[in-house]
Amino acid sequence: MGRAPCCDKENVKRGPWSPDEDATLKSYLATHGTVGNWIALPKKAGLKRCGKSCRLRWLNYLRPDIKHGGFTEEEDTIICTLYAQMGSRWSAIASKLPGRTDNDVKNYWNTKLKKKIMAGKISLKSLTENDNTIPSTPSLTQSSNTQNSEYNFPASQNQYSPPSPLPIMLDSNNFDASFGLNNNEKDIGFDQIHDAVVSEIGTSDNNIINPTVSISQDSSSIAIQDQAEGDEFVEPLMDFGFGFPHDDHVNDLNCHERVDDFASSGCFPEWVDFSYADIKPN
DNA sequence: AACGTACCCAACCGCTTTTGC
DNA sequence: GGCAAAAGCGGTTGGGTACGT
Repeated sequence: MGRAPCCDKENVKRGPWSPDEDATLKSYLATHGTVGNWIALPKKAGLKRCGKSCRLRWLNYLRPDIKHGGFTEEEDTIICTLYAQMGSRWSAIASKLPGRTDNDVKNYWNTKLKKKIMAGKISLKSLTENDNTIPSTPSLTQSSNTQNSEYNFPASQNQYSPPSPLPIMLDSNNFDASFGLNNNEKDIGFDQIHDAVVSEIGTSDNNIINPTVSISQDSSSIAIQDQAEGDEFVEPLMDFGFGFPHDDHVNDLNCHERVDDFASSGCFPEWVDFSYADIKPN
């Protein structure tokens, strides 16, 4: 038995809001404010809508401070940078963009921004070098002691633990950081990134002794395992999100499994998390 | 002009988190 | 601390529109 529905679905209107409904909701909220019970609001306001629907309509569309229209390049930058750090925490990202809603940002990312990045029009490398464009607020402050400007979240936002520090490739050896795609060759080659010795994989290089590198098909990731002193220290190295491309080719991307190089050299690339880029096989 | 496809975005769904008792 | 209700959130869906054939 599931949870009780939030409203009587038989007797509520669904679908697009009419101008009259908008006006009714706006008028009610102008008089009574948004403080109170959204579930009870429709009845009080005389709307045949679910409370959740009213809330969503207000938050995503009717609020007076909502910014409608296209996103600016600066907003693109902020979204990309924060997405690289937090993943799809749209609400947190939207909070950095005055007038934008989580739904707006999410839709914009899914329909346009992702494609811009894939087309190489936006490089996360340059973004991470210039991410001081992100306004700082008490809830999301820029740390001054890290190269990659991590952000510190209040406890209430800490349920998501992003891979520490950034899931972004920062190597400069001919490797475009726009989600690890070399613009010319569209080639993801581990051999391109092995020089990016990591001091940031949660530990220093010296702490990793006799590591082994494994490819997990289940978790769609590569992990390094520190076998020193019998520790079961496993550090994720790469996470493809959609499954490791064992067949070498995914969407025209050429993926090599040259992980042995890492194991023998004892150095590891920084985090590269393709699940954020959502490069999925069709 | 008609049809098919791709794209955009508002709205919905259902799970998680927060709040109040 | 435990529970239920409300609010928050992110993923998904579906209708409208633009574009290509």
